[in-house]
Amino acid sequence: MKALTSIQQKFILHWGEMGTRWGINRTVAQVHALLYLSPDPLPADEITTLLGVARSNVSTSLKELQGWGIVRLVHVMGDKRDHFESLHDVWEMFRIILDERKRREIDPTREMLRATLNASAEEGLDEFTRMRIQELSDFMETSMAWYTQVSRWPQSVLTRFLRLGDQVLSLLKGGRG
Amino acid sequence: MKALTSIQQKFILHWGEMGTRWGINRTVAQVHALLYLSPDPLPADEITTLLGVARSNVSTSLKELQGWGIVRLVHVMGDKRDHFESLHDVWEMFRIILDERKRREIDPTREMLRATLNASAEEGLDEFTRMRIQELSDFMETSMAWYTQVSRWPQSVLTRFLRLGDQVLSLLKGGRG
DNA sequence: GATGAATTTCTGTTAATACTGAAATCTCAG
DNA sequence: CTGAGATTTCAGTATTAACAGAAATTCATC
Repeated sequence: MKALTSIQQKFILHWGEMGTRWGINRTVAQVHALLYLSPDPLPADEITTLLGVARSNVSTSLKELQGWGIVRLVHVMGDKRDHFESLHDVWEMFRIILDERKRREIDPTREMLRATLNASAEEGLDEFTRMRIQELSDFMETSMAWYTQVSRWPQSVLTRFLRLGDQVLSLLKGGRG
Repeated sequence: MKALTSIQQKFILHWGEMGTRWGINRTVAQVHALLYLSPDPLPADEITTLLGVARSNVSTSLKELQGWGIVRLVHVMGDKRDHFESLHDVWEMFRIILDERKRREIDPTREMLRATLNASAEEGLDEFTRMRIQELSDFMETSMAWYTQVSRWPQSVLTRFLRLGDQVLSLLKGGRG
């Protein structure tokens, strides 16, 4: 891959900025953006050059992205260096990201809420607080149960479903009588 | 409101931690958690005491939360100080948060992607990059169009819908013939 | 198993963000 | 108007997270 075009640079910078707003390291997001745009797997050195950050920083970011499961290590014929490529399927990519954030952040929160509600007897949990936590817990359980099911739908089904939007309501009414 | 129980403290700390992971200031999230748990509106001074942070920090956080639209200023009879209360309806609260994040972060990104695709003629946008950006753009347009519609549904409709989960698929098939 | 390239880990530095306390401003009763 | 309480702004400080460069390790080849 040769030097980045201004459009590619703009995209990568924006993506990095977006990352920081959602609690993702800027460089990690930039590396991901670069690999997403790259037609071929890139070696770490090239990422270093293209983004202008330290080699070690790239190494850490790649580890992080592999941990998320949206970047993987591949080998290229005649080159003994590790190369890296991003998923290119956007739907799959976001599904994985959502799954991971659910697993890392939301599930532990749900667990905490559940534990709190259970401990209500022993520890002093007043009625008002219990109510608030109960409602938060219900919200999370309901939405996550839904997400877990929907995230398993094949992409074609999902897109067709999303495109229905409001229409789904009337179809549901019709479908039931 | 008297001193926080250990359960309340735990919840507030967890919520603050959760905030940082999603790009929200820890104190802002803590103030929000505290007000969410509070049966009555609280004056800034009391928040300061309960959370053990600087008065000015609370002031800034309250401004931020009001900007998001999930906390509002109210007055209490016989007390000239400003008091603050959080929304207590969880569904409404998350709807507002999602709306805001969409408005602040996702919409500008969509705009950027659209602009890039339009500029493809003038600036040098190679076919591969165009494809990648097109797919990202499509993903965002589809999912945001869906969200915009669904977020307007009354809560009762939304919860009933979510609880269907997978069932919605068979109902849709049935409904159409 | 020695050699050199590639990669990762680690530590100190830098940059960004959050926070405090003081000062300034606002508000309103008297 | 005046003054006390309440609130916000702001400049400096502290904390945290990100990063670079050096050192250590791994890996493949001979």
